Amino acid sequence: MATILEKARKDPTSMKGRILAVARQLFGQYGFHGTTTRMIAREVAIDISTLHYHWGEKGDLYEAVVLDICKDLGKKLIEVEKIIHGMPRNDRLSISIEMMTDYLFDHPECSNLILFRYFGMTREGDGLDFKIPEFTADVARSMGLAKDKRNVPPHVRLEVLALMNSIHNFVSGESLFRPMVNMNRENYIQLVKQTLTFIHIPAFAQGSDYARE
Amino acid sequence: MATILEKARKDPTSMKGRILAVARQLFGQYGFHGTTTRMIAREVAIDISTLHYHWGEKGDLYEAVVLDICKDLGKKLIEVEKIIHGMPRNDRLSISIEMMTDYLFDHPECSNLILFRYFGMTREGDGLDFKIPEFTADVARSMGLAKDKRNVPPHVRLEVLALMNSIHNFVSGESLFRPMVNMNRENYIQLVKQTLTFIHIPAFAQGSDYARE
DNA sequence: TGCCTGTTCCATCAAATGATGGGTAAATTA
DNA sequence: TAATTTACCCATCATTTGATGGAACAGGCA
Repeated sequence: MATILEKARKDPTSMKGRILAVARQLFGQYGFHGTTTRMIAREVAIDISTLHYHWGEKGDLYEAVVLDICKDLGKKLIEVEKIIHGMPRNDRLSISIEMMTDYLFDHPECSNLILFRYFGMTREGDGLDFKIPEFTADVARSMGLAKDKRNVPPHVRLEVLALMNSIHNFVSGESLFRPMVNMNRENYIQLVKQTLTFIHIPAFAQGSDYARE
Repeated sequence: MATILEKARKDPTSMKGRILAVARQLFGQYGFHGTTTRMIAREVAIDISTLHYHWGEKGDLYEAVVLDICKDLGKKLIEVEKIIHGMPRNDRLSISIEMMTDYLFDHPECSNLILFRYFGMTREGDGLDFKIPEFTADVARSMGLAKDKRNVPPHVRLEVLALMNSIHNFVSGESLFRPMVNMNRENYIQLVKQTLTFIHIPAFAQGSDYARE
């Protein structure tokens, strides 16, 4: 089962993979209730029953999409961690911001879907609230803000959340925020990185002092 | 027309006001497509046709809710501005954070709905994308980060957005983030305020130097 | 060739959803 | 009091939506 899903995930030319890719986009744009199975099928140019044949019911497809995105995000975080490993703290931070921001602007449906899950609810209640991995502790450790991921102080957790959510916000809200600063995409992305660095580096640098008490 | 709406908005005992209040909650929790007119009617304990009688079609009610919330938010911002007027910059900032955070934790549907509008889309496209007021420039000016609201530098706009969105994130994501730090509501709110202050005060203080160039 | 398996579409269903017309009773006005 | 307006509910409609059964079709394999 894991192998089949893995294969479909990797192969964007297979029908299953194509459906998943389109579902990512649409669920990201319109949310769970805002996306209909017919919208997805139409976009893939297949019949609805074909969609059900591959992925089962709507909630299952949605779950697959969310887990798919979490997996991508987890891999990206590991990739970033390998690169920044051993660097001074400020470099670790700014490079992490730079890389994650670039990645998410390339895959905005990730930010969209994560924000949807964070701040929205589904009518089905807990039916769709399957467990999704939680990264804050890992991020905190890889930033050197905690010795091990078991023991991360609360204020550090919130700081990491603030940073990660800020990235998601700027990525996901580009269509609203970019007109506010009247920039093209490239410059907007650049300014977002600068702003995030500008805001969070001093905070974390300052935090490194009193976090040791 | 404006007077009627105004009256309904103020009077939470009138049928129109009760519907609006419930619609705020539900649209905030489930978003536009996730909320059905029947859910709202059931919660108010009235018939669906009564709802249509008072507010017209679903999109109209949603628009009324969003405008209602923006109005509340605008009033709150003005109230805050009056209090912090003339204070030193750091006090202005920390008091603003404190007051807005308290207010939004008391009215989480505001944060919910704003995030929904920022990061989600509606199938009806531009039909529901009516104009909503934009506060970043006003906030920037009242913080003393810009001389007038006509001329706010782009990086300041993004900093203000980052701060405001961060508050919304922590309010709206309480059900997910609070368990991460394992706190009761009161302590969580306190920690959120500390964290936001801790992150943004140094940034803005630093910004005051090079923003003058 | 004939059979099986996997993949796709067509036709269709039941439930949910947004919306409306008409009736009714209370409140308001003349 | 009679007429009119306001506020509300019941019954119902048309459309959308999630979902399924069964037929068609292609490719591998005996």
